[in-house]
Amino acid sequence: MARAPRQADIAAAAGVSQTTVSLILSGNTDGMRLAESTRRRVLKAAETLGYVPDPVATRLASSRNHMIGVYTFASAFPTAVDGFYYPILAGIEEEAAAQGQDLILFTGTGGLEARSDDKTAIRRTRIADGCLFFGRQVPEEPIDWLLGGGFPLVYIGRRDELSGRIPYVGVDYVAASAAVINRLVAAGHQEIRYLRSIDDALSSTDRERGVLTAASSAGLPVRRIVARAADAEVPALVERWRGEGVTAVVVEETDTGSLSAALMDAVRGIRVPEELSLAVLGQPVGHPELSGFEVPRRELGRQSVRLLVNQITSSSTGDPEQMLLDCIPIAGSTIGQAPC
Amino acid sequence: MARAPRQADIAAAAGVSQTTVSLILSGNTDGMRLAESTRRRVLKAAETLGYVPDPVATRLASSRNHMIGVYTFASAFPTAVDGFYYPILAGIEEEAAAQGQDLILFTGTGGLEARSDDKTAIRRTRIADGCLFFGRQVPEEPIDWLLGGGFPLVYIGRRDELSGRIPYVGVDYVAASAAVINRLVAAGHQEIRYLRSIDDALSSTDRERGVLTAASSAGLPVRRIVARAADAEVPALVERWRGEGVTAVVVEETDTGSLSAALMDAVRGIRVPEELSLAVLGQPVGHPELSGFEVPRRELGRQSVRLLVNQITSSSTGDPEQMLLDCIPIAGSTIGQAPC
DNA sequence: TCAATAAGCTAATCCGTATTAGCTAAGGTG
DNA sequence: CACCTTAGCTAATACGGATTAGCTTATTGA
Repeated sequence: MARAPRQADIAAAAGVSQTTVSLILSGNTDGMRLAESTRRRVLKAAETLGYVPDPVATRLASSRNHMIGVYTFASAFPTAVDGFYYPILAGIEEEAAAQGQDLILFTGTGGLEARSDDKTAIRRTRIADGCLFFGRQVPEEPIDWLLGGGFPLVYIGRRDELSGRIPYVGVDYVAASAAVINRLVAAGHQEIRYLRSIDDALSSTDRERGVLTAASSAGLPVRRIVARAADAEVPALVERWRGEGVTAVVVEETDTGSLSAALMDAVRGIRVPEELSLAVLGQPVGHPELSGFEVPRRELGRQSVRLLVNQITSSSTGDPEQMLLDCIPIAGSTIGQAPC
Repeated sequence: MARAPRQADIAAAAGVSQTTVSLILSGNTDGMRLAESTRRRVLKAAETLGYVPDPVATRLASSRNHMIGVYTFASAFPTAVDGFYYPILAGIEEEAAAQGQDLILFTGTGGLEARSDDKTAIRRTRIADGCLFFGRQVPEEPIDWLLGGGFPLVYIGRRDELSGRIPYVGVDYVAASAAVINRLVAAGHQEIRYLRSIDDALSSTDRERGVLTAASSAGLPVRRIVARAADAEVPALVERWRGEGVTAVVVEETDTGSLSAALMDAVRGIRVPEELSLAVLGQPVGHPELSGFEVPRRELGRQSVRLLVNQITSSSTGDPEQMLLDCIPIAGSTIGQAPC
């Protein structure tokens, strides 16, 4: 047998028209009445021939193929930071499977033409019913183009571009970070420092905002709290802070985890939390003892799929759906009472 | 909301036919001569309108869409064994990107209808230009159906079903396992035991074959070498072996890693390698000290994509391509000279 | 008995691109 | 001048399924 059977083949076998086959197989008896005997005859013929609908044709004709795209701007499986992205992907897959959707990973143009040619590359996502986007930058022009065309999409991570019209599922870093500061304040800490990355991603500025808000409403001197530093500068910074009477250090956890690792190196000789309290805005892999919070990555993947499928099926052109997920506080054992 | 421009729109704008637009945009001047002025006019109109070819229609018309499927009989991102599959997926993605192919993860039917309905589910893979398969069992009927239809596919892992007609990229467990035994023999070990899983996957029997071949050609008593055991039976087994004067234990590494973990637990009180040498046919994550070999997982992913793309582009209906990859020996520090 | 209904089905068309077959007009040949 | 090229383009159709607008028959109502 050369070709896969089509509806036309079933029609011929059952002695009906292709239209009838389509109606019966898609279950679309919307106003149409078909004899039970015909239905059975067609279904049997379909079974015998081993018919499977061609998803491409289905999509072309009906603009639905139960596939959702995942567009990643870089690699979908980054080796260096796999611990970070893997749970998100796992969550996406889990929910997609639950919703009966296949996944298309758009990685194709990464090697041959530069992915920088986003304008064209991104448009390929239209083969799917909708698409998840994933990555730090937002190439506004093509995203705007997709949105304008009514194409369902959801960003993973909070996005403020395009005047807030981008649907997303993000993480409430502001609240989670504020909670960490509040905990330190409750433990009596007054001299707190926050160590953040040099990079200006939204997830970084959100954490900073949470830190500053909580600090100022606790009446702490906000001026000196925040420090930006590269990994190499961390030891000297800690040294200085010790001299200034700092009793607690909070560090941002980034996707590579290098900053928190550098801090943990720098405090090696110091007793934690007796001499110095430590907290991480995030959770370094393999360090459950660190106080901080857990980013709900798996949930992030799951919810983004839900939101997307919602968009696809509801087809209401209403307001963009955006949602923030709460982090889970991690008590840990590196926050203690402030000394003296 | 304006609809995405089609070739017909360009045709109207440039005052030519849709055929001409298609010819010019696809660069398919195969035997066709078109005036340079027309070409420029059409290209300009396409640019102005922001035309992007519809991949769905392209695929429907031409049976090529630069997408390769990945069909995993279970979850593509299994949580329990992520260390095992992740590198393979990463390799697949890497090579797919390099080859300009997008990836379709077929996970869709996992939740709603049981994936056990493989016959139908597998056929969905035909939306892609070809598909990678991934998993222990081979559902022969649908795979045969795909092969018969000339659909390009590659299995990850050695497959002997369907009289060897299944293209695959596998791992040469036989040679790698034999090498481990040879190393033990060279270190003077005579009383060796091989602990394997109860399961009868090809990767298990291959390892056993390598062990037995090497043992018999080294003149070892082959009869008592192999032991099948569940995790819970391992401690008792090790106890008995110690009484029998066994000097080296080799254990199979499976995807869950539970058997090797059980063995490592059971030998906790024994000095390794002074009293007992240990080797693993594979490499447990986080245990670089264990002697054994590394399964080239990333390479497995990469090569499978190459083989598949080869099949897709060559279109020669010749013999199925099958290949075995070599493992990388890991010296480790758990093999020592045989005592006494 | 004639028209009005309704049940059961089909012809035709669309989705957007690729491809084949062929048409037209200009130029060259005998 | 009839005939052939050939360059340059187009009409028609395929791809496989969804959908709209009917078209037959039998059945019912008046």
